[in-house]
Amino acid sequence: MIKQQITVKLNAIAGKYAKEKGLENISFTVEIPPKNIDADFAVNAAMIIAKKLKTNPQNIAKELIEIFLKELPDFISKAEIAGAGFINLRIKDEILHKELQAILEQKEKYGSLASNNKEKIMVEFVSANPTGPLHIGHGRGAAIGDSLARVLKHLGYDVTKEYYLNDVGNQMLVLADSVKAKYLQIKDKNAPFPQDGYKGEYIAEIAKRLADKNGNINDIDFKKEAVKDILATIKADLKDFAVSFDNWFSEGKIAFDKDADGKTEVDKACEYLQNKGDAYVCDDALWLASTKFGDDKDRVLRRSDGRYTYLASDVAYHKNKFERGFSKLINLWGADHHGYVTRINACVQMLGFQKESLKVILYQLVSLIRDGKPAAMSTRSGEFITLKEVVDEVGKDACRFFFLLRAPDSQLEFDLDLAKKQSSENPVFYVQYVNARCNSIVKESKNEKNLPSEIDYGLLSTKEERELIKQLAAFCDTLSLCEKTMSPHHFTAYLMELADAYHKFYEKCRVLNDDPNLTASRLKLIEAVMIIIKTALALLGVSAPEKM
RNA sequence: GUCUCCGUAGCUCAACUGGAUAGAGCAACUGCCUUCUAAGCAGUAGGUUGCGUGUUCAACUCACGCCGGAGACGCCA
Repeated sequence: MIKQQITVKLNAIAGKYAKEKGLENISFTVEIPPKNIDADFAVNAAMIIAKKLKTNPQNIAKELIEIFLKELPDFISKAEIAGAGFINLRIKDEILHKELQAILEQKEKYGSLASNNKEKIMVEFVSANPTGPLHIGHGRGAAIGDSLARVLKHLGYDVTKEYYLNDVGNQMLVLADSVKAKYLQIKDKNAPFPQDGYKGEYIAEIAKRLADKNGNINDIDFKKEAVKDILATIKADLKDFAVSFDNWFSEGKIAFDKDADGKTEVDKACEYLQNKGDAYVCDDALWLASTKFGDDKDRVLRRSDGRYTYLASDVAYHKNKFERGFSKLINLWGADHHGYVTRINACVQMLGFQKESLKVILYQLVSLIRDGKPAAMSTRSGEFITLKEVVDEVGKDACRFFFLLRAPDSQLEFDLDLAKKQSSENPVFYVQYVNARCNSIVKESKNEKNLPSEIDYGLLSTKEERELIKQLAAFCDTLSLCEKTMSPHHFTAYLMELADAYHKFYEKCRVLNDDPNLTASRLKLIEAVMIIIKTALALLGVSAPEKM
């Protein structure tokens, strides 16, 4: 929280200064200087003001430094000009120690903002068709969506995680036919199999389960049975990946369930758009006038034969989400859906909501490499690599960390051979090792006697200790960065930096030492490290083992 | 053809959304375990940030144009 605090303070002071010079409404940024520079924070105020006044930043900086030191004597211990006109600041140790105590008091709540809790946010992700097990690409969406939801929840928002179940439509019929064909093949090897049917191993397994029951084929609802089995598999795989959902929303609910007038939600959504003039009939089909909102052509909602398209369901589904009181919708889609973004944005605006209330996060697809060659990943071919397979092989923690190491819009090359042998060289262990080392010290400290109950935080003053505390406080900056960019991946980088600061501290500063006062205060620092490591790892869905 | 994303160290990726000498992990090399876990630390080496032009005090970041890679554009789901 330190950076936010100082940003506000410096902006107020420099803003007042700028106003006296006749400049209104300008804001300054506070940054963390490069590692080789001995300062805690840097402000660009002098450069901004000097530019507007067309004068030398050095003179402005000199004046600002004087004002900063005078106005914030409890905060700043040193301020100097550097580089092109940055003002580098060193903050007082007391500020760091206060922040450390805040972490120790607030524990895993550190960084939470109660002021956010009125806003209801929905994160919809995975939403894979129940036609087969989740593959590795779904895993990426699952990791990003789940962690983003955890981050937003930590920030205090009222977050709901939802899985949209496309259990309606042609692919469900294909699924049912595929299982039925396999079922028949059990008795007659030469029974025909649909050309575009699903060929995965799991289809045969479902068929076998049904055949084992020895029932009458006419009594079997193949679609229902297949979806039931596949869904159970999906849920189990997600559970093993530490992903859970608050709600599973069935497309059938909006496509089939009828109200008193015999209308489905899809019917009503389309009528609503048609009455508003945002949908029209042409060639017997119902079209969405999405060109009004930037789409390059209008899209079909209802085909000339009366069947709705996928888009119609989506309109109704998003309408339904808003009607449930969510003020912000976040959708995680694979990049192959990007053509859909414009039209769904158009829908949101036609439904009368702000464009900003829907945020579609596209994550680039995962390309699999095996034996140095690209591996196919088709649900149809049955040759795809499942999420389960990879999780079983490399472990949940490494797998999630790996997916969250990169920004969503960066393509991810997943080398199966590398991932499978990654075990000890994976960065996740570097981070988890911090917690293990801390635990070990805490355990050992139980033998220490004569530790004072009064803690003197002022004893934490070495370079390593300062860096470590600063890194702990940067937890808050990382949270807000994730919120601003709508991506949780910054936490992996944050954790690696924190681990780095910790391991350096560990080498230089012995916790259990001859001085009881110093030992006691360092134990407090360790306690704070464990709080932050555990909390940050939890945001990524990664565990923090006590022993390694 | 139109659109989206990507191009940064040998490999996989960061870079706090325009800031200072572009950083991590892995791989390579050199040191460090009689004291809290060596899954660690210290150090060496590795770069014209795909190419070019422009905007700016300042560009990996923004704009435009090329080159290369991935993907999307159906009355499919």
